[in-house]
This record gives sequence, structure tokens and C-alpha cells, in this order.
Amino acid sequence: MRTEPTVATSPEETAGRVWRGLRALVLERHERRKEVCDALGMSFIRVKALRRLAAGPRTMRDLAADLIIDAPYTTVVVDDLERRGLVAREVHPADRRSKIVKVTPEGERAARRADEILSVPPPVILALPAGDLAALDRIVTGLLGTEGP
Amino acid sequence: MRTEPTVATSPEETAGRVWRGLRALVLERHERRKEVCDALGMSFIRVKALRRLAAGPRTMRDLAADLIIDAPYTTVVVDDLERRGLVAREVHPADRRSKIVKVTPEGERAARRADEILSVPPPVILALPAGDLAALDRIVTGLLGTEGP
DNA sequence: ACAGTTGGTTGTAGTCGTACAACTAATTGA
DNA sequence: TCAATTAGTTGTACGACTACAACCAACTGT
Repeated sequence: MRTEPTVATSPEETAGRVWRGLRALVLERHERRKEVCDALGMSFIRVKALRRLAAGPRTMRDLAADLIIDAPYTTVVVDDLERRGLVAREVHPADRRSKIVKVTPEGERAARRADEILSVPPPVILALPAGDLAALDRIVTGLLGTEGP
Repeated sequence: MRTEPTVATSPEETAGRVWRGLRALVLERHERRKEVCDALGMSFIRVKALRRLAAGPRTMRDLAADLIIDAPYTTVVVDDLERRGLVAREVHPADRRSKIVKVTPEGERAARRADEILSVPPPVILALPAGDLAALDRIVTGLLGTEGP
């Protein structure tokens, strides 16, 4: 496998180019937000909330922290999802102030649908030679592993 | 260099995992929008407009197409950038209806500043082994090349 | 027991972006 | 020449998100 630099040699420069490239790929060429929002008929923050909740029930407080939105707006978002029958609030057994928000079966389906849309890789990635795809897979997995959760 | 799949073997599955990983990396872990907006004191669409114009003068119409916003809002955005002294409108020599928008020297500086912020790669990418970084560079460059401009 | 804190809700106000309608000025084509 | 089109501007209305203030109910520590 060729590993010579594409243009520049300095690691900083290369890393910068790689990063700009990744941003272009994800943000400029293959943004799927509109697509999911249209498909589910809701704003992206609601989609994010739904997917987050599908990953596991959470309190309002934790959901707010995950989405980086404040408590009042979390109420608005969850109210809306609840009205649609996609999530349900339950009182926390150990703290009656707190609510645990769970996805309903229908919410589960909607979240999975969103995941599917967001997961569809752009054709260029699918068209990658097997070796490159495997290398990319290994590197990206590593990049995610060495960070946060 | 190891090229064995990280988990699954099917190319579709691998491509899906890679794509989700790239999205997570760019959108969830290292979103720089807020940072640039704070630094330049303007909304992200204005930053986008400025960077686009810094890449070369354009008519209002073309700028609107680039940013995927409608004509009236383009006027609002360019008005704002012009009030800040970052861009200037000139009448198109061959069509007096049309305006050509150019960045001023100050606009040029602001755009470069935005580029710098957006280009700073996350530490994990900088920490990549030289071989992986080179491979990533080559693959990403290829991915961008096989698509649009 | 009770002051202080926390989880959640309600309401209000402001910004940002989207979508139209309506208009002027300039250009184009029959 | 003149109707139709195009480039840009102005204005208006709306939805989505942000940020506060104020509030209630429930919990905590002393």
C-alpha cells in the first residue's frame, strides 16, 4: 500500500489537510440532516433526542446535557415527541421529582429509520478498494476509541 | 500495515461503520462552528459566505446558489458583511443588474482566520502514527477527488 | 423541621434562518 | 419595440432554537 504524502510532508500540514477533507466530506458533500428531518417530519434536534433516547432511557436532565440544550427547551422537545407517541415519561422510582424518558416501540422504529438514513455511506466510500476501506475502518475506529466514550 | 477488518467483513457493513465514525468524529466530537462564530462575531452562514467570497468574487446569484439560500436572504447576509467592511459590491461590467461581491483586505483576513480555526485538526488526528496519517491523507484526498470539485 | 438545593415546567423575549410576495431596474428575444 | 425574463432589493410572516425569569414539587443536610 502506498503511504507517500499526497502533497505536503509536515505532519501538521498533512493533518490539517486530512481534517479539512473530512469536514468537506461530511459537512459539505453528504449532509443528511434535511433528509432525516423530512423523512421523520421533525426538526433535527428532535431526531437527535429520539436517537439518544433509543440508545437507552434517560432523565430529562441527562437528555438536556446530552443535547446541550437547557431544561425548558428539553421539556418542549420531549412534549412534542410524547405527543407523537414516540416517547413516554415515567416517574423515577427513587426520586419523584425526576422523570425517566423512554422510547415507545413506535419511537424505536422511528429512531432506527433515522439511523438507517444517517448511516448510508456516500457512494464514494462504498466504491473504495477493499484495502483502503479496511484501512479507513481501522484508522477511524482507532480515532474514536482514543477519545471520549 | 494491518488491513484486517475491525469487526465485520461485508463491505457495506464496513462502509456504514466508517461513515458513522466519520460523522461522529466531525459532527459530534469536533464541531467548530461555535468557535468560529464566536471568534468572528457573526453567524455561521455569514462565515460561510465570507469564506466562499474569499475563494473568489461572485455575483449575488452565484453566492446564493453556493450557500443554498434564497436571494432575499443573500441580500441580508451581504448587507451585513458590507456594513462590517468585509466585502464590497461592484456592478457587473457586462450586466448592470448584477453585482459582483468581493472581499476587502479586512474580509480576506477574517476569512483566513476562520479557515485557520476550522482547519485545526483534532489532537487524535495529529497523534496518528505517520503511516496511518499518510494513508488517511491519500484515501481522503481520493474520496474528494472522485466527487464534485 | 426547615432552609437550601435540585428536577422539571411554564412563559416570555430575542435571534437566526426559511419561504413568500411584491417591487425596481436592466436585459433579452420575438 | 415591447412583452417576458432575470438580478437584486424590500418587507412580511413563520418556525426553530436560545436564554432567562419565575415557579412548584420533591429531596437533602443540618
